[in-house]
Amino acid sequence: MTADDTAPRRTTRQREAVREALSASEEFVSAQSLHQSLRTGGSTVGLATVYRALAALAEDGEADALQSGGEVLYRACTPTHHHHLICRSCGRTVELEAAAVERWAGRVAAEHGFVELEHTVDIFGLCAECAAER
Amino acid sequence: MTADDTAPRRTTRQREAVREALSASEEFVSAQSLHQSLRTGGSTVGLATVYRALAALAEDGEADALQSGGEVLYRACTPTHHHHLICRSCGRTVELEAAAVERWAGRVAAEHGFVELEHTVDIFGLCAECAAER
DNA sequence: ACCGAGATTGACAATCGTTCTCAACAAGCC
DNA sequence: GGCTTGTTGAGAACGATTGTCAATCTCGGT
Repeated sequence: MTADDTAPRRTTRQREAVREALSASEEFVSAQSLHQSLRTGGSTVGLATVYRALAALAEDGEADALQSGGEVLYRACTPTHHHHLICRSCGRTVELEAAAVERWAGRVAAEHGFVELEHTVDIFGLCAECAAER
Repeated sequence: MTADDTAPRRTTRQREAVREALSASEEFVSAQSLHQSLRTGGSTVGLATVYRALAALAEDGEADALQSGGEVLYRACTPTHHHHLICRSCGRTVELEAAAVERWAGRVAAEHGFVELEHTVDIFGLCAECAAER
């Protein structure tokens, strides 16, 4: 079963459009809002296509996905593994490199005999500016 | 408005039932399945009530909530702050104390001027047993 | 123990994000 | 150019969660 599930991924106008729209966004966006943007921008992509394209992008490591309040948010990302510091109010995002945390995760998991790890480490908060507005 | 939103939380038969059912479960469960269990167990609680009770429990820190595959899972937890190491296959859960990670999170967030932190640190993997079965 | 105010409940409708279906379409390969 | 087959788009379908609202139950006061 580990056979070649050769992903015959074709490059289409729609997929490129989604990729670009995602890169253009500085912060996490939902599939829905990305679809809106594309429509507003003149494209005619379907909602389902946006969902599929985003899922593919995330699978290929070209985008990060995180769940927040019932919906999945996507954001173009650097290919290296990293985590996020996100402002709850304005959405500003900071990518974090956390070798120390990676090591910690690997160590505690190993202590309990776990393998094939995968983890989510996201920090939410209020950025300086948004905090000042309170 | 930051006034005392005194939670006039009344203790009712249903809420207690949910609390018990949750404590009885060793692993993360969805509101839906918990509702099933309760019904099967003879209780007549409504689905909406289970949702409300779980939300209240999570808010009071008596339960941990985490999103997994489109749904929210709950689990009774120790009152101290902690994180989880979860087996993707059998659902086994290990509570982790991670002072080091807490400090790290606080530090990097502070470096970027973030306040009012809140974070999710969950590690998924395969426990020793499940891994052996491959 | 009895009352009354108001929080809580439960059945069902409504919502919302996401996935599925399927005929029409287009990328890549000969 | 033609063929094969992944891809698209519109709308239906779906599943989880939340809202609605009259009936019910808790709890503080008496």
